[in-house]
Amino acid sequence: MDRPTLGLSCAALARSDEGQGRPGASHRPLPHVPLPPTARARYNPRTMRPVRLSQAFVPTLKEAPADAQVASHRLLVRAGFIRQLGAGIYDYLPLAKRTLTKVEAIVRDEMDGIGGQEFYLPALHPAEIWKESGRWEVMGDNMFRLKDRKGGDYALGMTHEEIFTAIARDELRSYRQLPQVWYQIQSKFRDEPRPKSGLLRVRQFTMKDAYSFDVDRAGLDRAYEDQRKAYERIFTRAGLEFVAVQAHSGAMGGSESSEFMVRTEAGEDLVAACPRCRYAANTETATSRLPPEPDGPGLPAPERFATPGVLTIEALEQKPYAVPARRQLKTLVYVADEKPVVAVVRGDHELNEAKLQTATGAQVIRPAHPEEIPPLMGARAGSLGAVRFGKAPVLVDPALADRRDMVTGANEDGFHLRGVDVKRDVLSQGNARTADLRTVRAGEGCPRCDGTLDVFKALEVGHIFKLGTKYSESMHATVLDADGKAVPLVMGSYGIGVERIMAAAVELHHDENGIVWPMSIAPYHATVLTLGPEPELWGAAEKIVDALAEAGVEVLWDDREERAGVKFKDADLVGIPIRIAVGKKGLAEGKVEWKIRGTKEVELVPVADVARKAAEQVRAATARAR
RNA sequence: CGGGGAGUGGCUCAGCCUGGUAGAGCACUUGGUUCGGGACCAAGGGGUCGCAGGUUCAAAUCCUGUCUCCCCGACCA
Repeated sequence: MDRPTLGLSCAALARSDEGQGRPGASHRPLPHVPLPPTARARYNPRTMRPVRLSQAFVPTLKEAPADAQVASHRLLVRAGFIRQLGAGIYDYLPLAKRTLTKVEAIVRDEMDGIGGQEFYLPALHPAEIWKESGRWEVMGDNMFRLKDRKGGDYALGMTHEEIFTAIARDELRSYRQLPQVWYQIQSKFRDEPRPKSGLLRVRQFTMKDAYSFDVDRAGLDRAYEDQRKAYERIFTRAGLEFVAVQAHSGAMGGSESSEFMVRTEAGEDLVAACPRCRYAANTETATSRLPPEPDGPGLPAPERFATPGVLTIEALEQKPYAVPARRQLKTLVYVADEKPVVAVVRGDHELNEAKLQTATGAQVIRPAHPEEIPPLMGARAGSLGAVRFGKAPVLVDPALADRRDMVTGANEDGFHLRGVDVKRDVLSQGNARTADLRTVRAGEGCPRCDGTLDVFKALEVGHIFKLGTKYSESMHATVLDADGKAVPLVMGSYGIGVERIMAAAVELHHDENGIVWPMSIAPYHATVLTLGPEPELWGAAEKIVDALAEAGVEVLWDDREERAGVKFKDADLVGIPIRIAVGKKGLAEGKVEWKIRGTKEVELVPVADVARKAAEQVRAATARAR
């Protein structure tokens, strides 16, 4: 942490902005004062120079761009942090770069803290390495692909399991070299089907991706736990409130994963969480406790009955039939890796495709096209059922396992079956089994305690995976264990979206006037506003700015020839935590106005105390959470 | 990919239906008056109307194609 940068930083400080002074501003080189150790340790010294807003590139906007929907997008554009280059492609302007650099610094500090070693790998990948793991096909259209001048296939990296695994395979030989924790902070490219919401879903972004290599599961468990704790510290230090939830592994594969979620309406995931216990899971994997459904004795065998024109659950609930949705079986046909599969859930339940994918073990699933259904089922959608059905695997949601006297399609247009006993008529078939398929809903029982689940929208800012040997096996990355036997490396992978942390912080911390940055990732710690044209104001402001910089406070001086209102509005918009207003009334008493963004209180502080007070606040707010 | 919407000075938009000289507010430049919550007055600069083709004496406006962006549904940090 303690880098020998003192000489450099003082040289930077001593460089004056001569010739740019306002009327009355007397400019001279700053005295050679050492920085306080905390400030020196935590930040890049070049950021210690005070910056003059009149010379800085901070293009704020009075009006929000028409296409910005979510708060973070609107405010980051308006406050001069970002501009859009294309769909899901953004320019990061100087303010954003400062914030992103701070986020990265926190991430680095915590990764290094658990023994991580930083790499920097290419974003341009030869196709061969992706073909080796099998993901050249799996990634499909989500991967940007290109050809070189010789016609060779390349891809822009979406993630780096393959590349890191290749290094491990080529260089790691013995269990004695393990564990290894490797990471990098680098651009990722994903051809998202639909980029949206500003920075929340983009096609190029910066990811901290880390990978652990161990000889055995126990080692992986330790590495995973280290990462989980590091992630909690990272998000806490970045000023985010978050929940760690059980998650779906998706194309990453592996046995277990946790997502780090920030609760916000701008998020696109749904999290089910129990307020009573610690249970929290993405609805892609969440389960719930349902009240038992009392069923009658039913019929000795399913009975066919005519239902002309009835094609939906709702229609069957109507008068002549009056079958409640919870007594119906909903039968859906999917195609999993090009093979048909039949999924059955309760009529009033919703199939979860992520769960279906997990249950089938398929790489890609999709609903069957309407024309694919009749040849397989013998009927069109609306009359489907899985009773005595032998042509494809049948997956039945456990909520149905003990049900009797149910109604389902007869696989004949215009007919349904009643008196269906799921165990007797569906699960008895060799091709049928139960699998968790349904999406949980708010208000259902917690699977771990007798609490009630809450379901809310959330934004994923990090995701950690226990990969196991998926990549090391496909890419033959082995080491010799203590018995001299070749064993595949046991891997984990751990990702954080850097820009998403910035955007999530804005979603969480803003008001009607603008952003309210957490001190730890604010582009500057303090901003000094000079209110009025009087030369004595400029002289005093400059002294304050210099004193702040010398105390290790990153300060942005609004020295523009603008009216007070403009400066206040911009200060609120940009959201720098400490606002120091230098006006002639206060100055007459030797005081300036001190205000913390996001609070109402305005305090008068003697000029002589400003730098010390600010430095203390910065230190307190950016202290490492241990 | 399916469905919906939008492309007009840097930004937010009007004009298009009913073809005929391209507009407003903000921003910018200069001068002046102001100066504690997005000032005022005056004078200016700035637009291939997304692109291509077509219809017409004449196209921002009508027609065809195309590109781009945004929003809603299937993916992910």
